[in-house]
Amino acid sequence: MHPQFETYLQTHTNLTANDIALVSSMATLRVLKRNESVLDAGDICKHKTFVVSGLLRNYGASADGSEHILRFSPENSWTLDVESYDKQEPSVINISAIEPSQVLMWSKTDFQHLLVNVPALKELAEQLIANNTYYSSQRMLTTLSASAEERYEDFIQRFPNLLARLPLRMIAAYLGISLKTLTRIRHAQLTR
Amino acid sequence: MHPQFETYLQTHTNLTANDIALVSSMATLRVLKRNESVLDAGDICKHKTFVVSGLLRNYGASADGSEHILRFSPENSWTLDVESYDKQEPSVINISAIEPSQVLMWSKTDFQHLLVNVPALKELAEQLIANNTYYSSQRMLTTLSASAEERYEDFIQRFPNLLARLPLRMIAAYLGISLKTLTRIRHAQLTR
DNA sequence: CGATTCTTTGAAAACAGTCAATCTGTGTGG
DNA sequence: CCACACAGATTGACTGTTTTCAAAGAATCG
Repeated sequence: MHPQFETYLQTHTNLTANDIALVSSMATLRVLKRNESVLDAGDICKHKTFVVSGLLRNYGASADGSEHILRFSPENSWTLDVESYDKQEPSVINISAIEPSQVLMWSKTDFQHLLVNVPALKELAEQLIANNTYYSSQRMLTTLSASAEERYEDFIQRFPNLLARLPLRMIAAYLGISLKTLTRIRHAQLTR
Repeated sequence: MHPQFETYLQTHTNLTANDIALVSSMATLRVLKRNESVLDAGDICKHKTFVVSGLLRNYGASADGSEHILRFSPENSWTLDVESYDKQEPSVINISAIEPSQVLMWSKTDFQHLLVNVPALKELAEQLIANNTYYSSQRMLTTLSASAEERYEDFIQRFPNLLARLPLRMIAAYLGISLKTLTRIRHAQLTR
């Protein structure tokens, strides 16, 4: 049905072939153009989303139009706004495609049924939550303790594969620095 | 056995009196002096900890001796280093008492048994994880998008009760600014 | 190819950090 | 009960970093 996603489940979980088919069968494929959004601030996050191909970002937009990026979601990762999804309240963030992308989406009720009926899926969900918790904490500590340049270094260590796919202004929006500062850091590194 | 903790469970969960007694009976009380630590960087986090009274902080220490605070844990809250606890790997952070405190501790194996035997406790644990996730995301967005002064305002809105109990240098270490900058902000506010 | 987005750069201004000295309040031991 | 020590907070002068604004050049999308 959705071969890339089924391969992902095969390699990342213990789901049986039957379960994989079941989970996969409940998904809806959506094709996204560059800059197309799957969630706008103010709307309620109604789906779990798996990125089959492409690249998405979660970001908050300030009144002055500036963006602040919470996470990037490349192929083979999941995305949503957890708080809005859990509580079914309006989101404060946006999710949209950086590259043309394909995503699979499950409604909350469908996914809840799957979690109940497929225990190994629940395990995967818990693992993803845990990884997110670990990374949030690490990122917060890095943000508090490291200089702009150190954070940039950390970023390219951690996401080497994203580097070439992202406009620099988005890296800056993720690191919490201005584009100017990022340019300066990169220039400084060339001279070493 | 531990009346404050039992009251906490009564008001925050659906646990039966029996379950409350069971959970409470597995806890060890520890009395902490000011600055005494319950976890040092490099050690493995072996316990879940509930703060009965007092105030603790989770922080990372840099090579130059500066501190960066990830969270404060006042009475009636839980604390640990999740990643170290889950994986039983050395922690990169420290947890120690800001005020003289009393904490209850459960070993990981004991607590895992409780989670299996007391479903309502598992629900509580999941709720705490979810709340932590929501807050981490909000804090990250605030850190990326707000000025030092706005973050300070946000802090006093969110933790009005902690304000008087914390040295300013710790508020600065939480906000990611220098003590000097915090002093400036507070001075600026007086003149309004 | 044309239009849009992205990146770099410079100059000036705003902001935050360091260092060192001073001041304040708290509390402990003699 | 006092005095001293100590941790915390403030201040000034200075330095360093980051942002803002504007302009121009480069790259990329459709």
